[in-house]
Amino acid sequence: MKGKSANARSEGTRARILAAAVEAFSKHGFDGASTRQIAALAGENQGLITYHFRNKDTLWKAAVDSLFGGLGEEIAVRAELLADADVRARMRLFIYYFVRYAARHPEQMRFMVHEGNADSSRMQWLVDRHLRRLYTFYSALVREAQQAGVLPDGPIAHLYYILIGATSLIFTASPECFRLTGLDPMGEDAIETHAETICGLVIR
Amino acid sequence: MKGKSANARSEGTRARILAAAVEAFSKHGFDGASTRQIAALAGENQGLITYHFRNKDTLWKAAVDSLFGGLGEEIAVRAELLADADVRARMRLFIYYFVRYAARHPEQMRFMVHEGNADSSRMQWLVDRHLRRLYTFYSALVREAQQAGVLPDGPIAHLYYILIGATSLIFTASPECFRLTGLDPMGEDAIETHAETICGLVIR
DNA sequence: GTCTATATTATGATAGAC
DNA sequence: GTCTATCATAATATAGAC
Repeated sequence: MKGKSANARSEGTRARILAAAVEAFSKHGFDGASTRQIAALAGENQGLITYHFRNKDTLWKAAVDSLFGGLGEEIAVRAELLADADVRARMRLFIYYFVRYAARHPEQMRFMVHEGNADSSRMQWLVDRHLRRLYTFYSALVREAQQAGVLPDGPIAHLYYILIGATSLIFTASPECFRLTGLDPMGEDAIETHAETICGLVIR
Repeated sequence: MKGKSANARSEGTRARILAAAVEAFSKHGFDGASTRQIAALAGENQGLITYHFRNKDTLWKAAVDSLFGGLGEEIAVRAELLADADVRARMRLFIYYFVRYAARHPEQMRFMVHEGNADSSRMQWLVDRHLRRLYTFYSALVREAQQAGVLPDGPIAHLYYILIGATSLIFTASPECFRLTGLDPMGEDAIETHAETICGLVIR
């Protein structure tokens, strides 16, 4: 048994390391991020990473769990709440929700792009553990929306990547966006505008 | 003066190193890619990187030039050729062209995501040297299309990132796409389908 | 649980032979 | 132009004191 205060302190360091890992891995990818850098960012000792997460690979998986876990859960919750609404309203809210999530977690797409380019074990793990659930939920909703004439016909897989890409890139590359266009996409107004623009394009 | 055959051989090694650098930097980012790895991928000696490109930073810029340079040039050429066509046709062709380019050069978006997340000097260099020109051309076309009622109204900057994201992600994460959906987005049919799906969404 | 010290390997860059 | 050898530094991971 662990002592209560030691346990609390331990949870704190673990959480700080995890948050730093999400930031570092998303910015620099698995190879580019170093455990030293992560420890420094977390304000903790490097040795503690080994203690709490065993090695770099396990730390990466824990970081992905903390980032994508919330998305999967919240989507399940929202699906419950909205079960009664009509398809158009649900589709609209799904997009709005997804845009807001992408804005709050721009790291998400970075993980996909970092890992999605090679048939690596990390990519397969990410797909099987987190993306599959999202895609299944999304597919059912889109199919229903298409049958109701709310979304234009088109292959589901293509629409999925169109939607994720359209939703996320502006936030994932937000400093680039600001330098290129003068728009800061992280502002509240910009986030709403982005969601509204996408809805205007895809929902009939 | 350099000897003719030595020069030709030199150009060959330079080109092979450059191609390997594009692949490695896009896969692993600037930090994650190593010069040793790039040399091995090119089938050349590590020392030759220093000889031909001085250091890692210069090699990265040369890699970006070779990747984005073609896009800027070809867009300028196409703009000439299509000057007479009506807006709808030009917009349509622009999207088709962009989708095909993204499919052939999925590395492009990886560079944006790798570098676009921080206000780094590399990101600024990429924007000022390559992205600005593309954005200017795109802005003029979209504004014209909106005035003609071909594109729905909406803020240009948002539409830009929606379009780039929608266009590129499926190819940039193609192994992920295949594992998740069973669709190989790199096939000829899939590329055309992707372009057609996007046109169906944005063009009125 | 936390921290310091260190073994081992990999990195970017350079010097110099050919 | 090409290649080998090497320097200085930074990386992951481990061992062990506290």
